[in-house]
Amino acid sequence: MAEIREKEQFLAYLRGSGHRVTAERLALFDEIFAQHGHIDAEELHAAMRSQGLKISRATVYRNLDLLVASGLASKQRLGGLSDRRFLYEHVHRGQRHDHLICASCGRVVEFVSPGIAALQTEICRAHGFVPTHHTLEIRSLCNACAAPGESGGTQQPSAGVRGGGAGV
Amino acid sequence: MAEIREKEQFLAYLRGSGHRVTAERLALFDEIFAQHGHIDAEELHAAMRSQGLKISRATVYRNLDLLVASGLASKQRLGGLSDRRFLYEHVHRGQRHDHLICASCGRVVEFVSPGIAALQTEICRAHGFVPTHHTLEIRSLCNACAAPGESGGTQQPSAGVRGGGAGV
DNA sequence: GCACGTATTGAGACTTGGTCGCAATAGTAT
DNA sequence: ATACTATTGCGACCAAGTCTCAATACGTGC
Repeated sequence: MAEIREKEQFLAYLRGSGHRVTAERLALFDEIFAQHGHIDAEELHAAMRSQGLKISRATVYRNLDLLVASGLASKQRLGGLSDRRFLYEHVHRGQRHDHLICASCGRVVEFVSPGIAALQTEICRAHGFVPTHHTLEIRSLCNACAAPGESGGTQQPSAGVRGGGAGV
Repeated sequence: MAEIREKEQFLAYLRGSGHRVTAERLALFDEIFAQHGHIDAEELHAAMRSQGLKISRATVYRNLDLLVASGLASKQRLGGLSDRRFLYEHVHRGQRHDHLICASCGRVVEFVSPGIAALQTEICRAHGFVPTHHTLEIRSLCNACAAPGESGGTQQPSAGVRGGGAGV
């Protein structure tokens, strides 16, 4: 389990900010780190309950925000069709990536691009923004959805697809 | 009125796709082209009613989607605090820009960056996406919100701020 | 270890943003 | 002008997330 460091970071965050360490918070932490791709609050709640854990919907929502504030999770609406709900994702310290989202089927590919990162910084500076941790997302069409003849078009969003990250 | 061309384009789109040209559609077109920055459906509806126009909420929502489909408006959730609602913006053909959004106060700055545009295309190609009209947004912190001492922090989102677009 | 004060939880009501169903209305082709 | 059917308006509905408030449980001080 590589997330031991992260759990310590979470505990430190809680204590440092005067929050209590509750069973629910720890369970939520465990769950989000057990999950692979992006997951929404409702699914997270369902997953926890199906494991027999007793935790309420409201608590999941509340603590998810706390997890985000601690820097251990990210919260985003990923364009496409699936942007009704916020999606959460655990963050291994500093290891941030950006998202490429199919505007039609909602497929999400993660990528890291030093080139874009550098330009982001420049753009921020040029417009009076402070270059801190950005979030960048590109919405476009995946090949499947762009192909006209194909059964193409709107498919089921399949979150969590990882793109090897050809360092463009 | 520079949007005459656009209106023709809209009419052509409607006719070409078997849609009817209704008073409501034209009024909505006029309204969104009269507006400057980003505006949400609810505000648009209110603006129209306050001008004495009779149009229903549902019709605004329905036709806004049509306007987007015609390519004459864009629909996005702009990160920050204001991403509860979709924001719409009229598009002068091809003149697309990207957004820099303050994650704290929701301030939006528009920018155009050929460099980023080129990288977007590369990244799309590298990951099996078709480089069509992307949408790219960078969420960060504006100077005001990043300044610690200041009255800083969460301010009222002020949509529609235009950034001169230093071609980075 | 125990008691006490307060943050947190759970349950459900509520809010908000957006969609749907259906009868009435109004484009458009003939 | 007529008829055919898309569109409108209305209110009901739905989904995601937040709020309220009594009950619970952290964790500090003893």
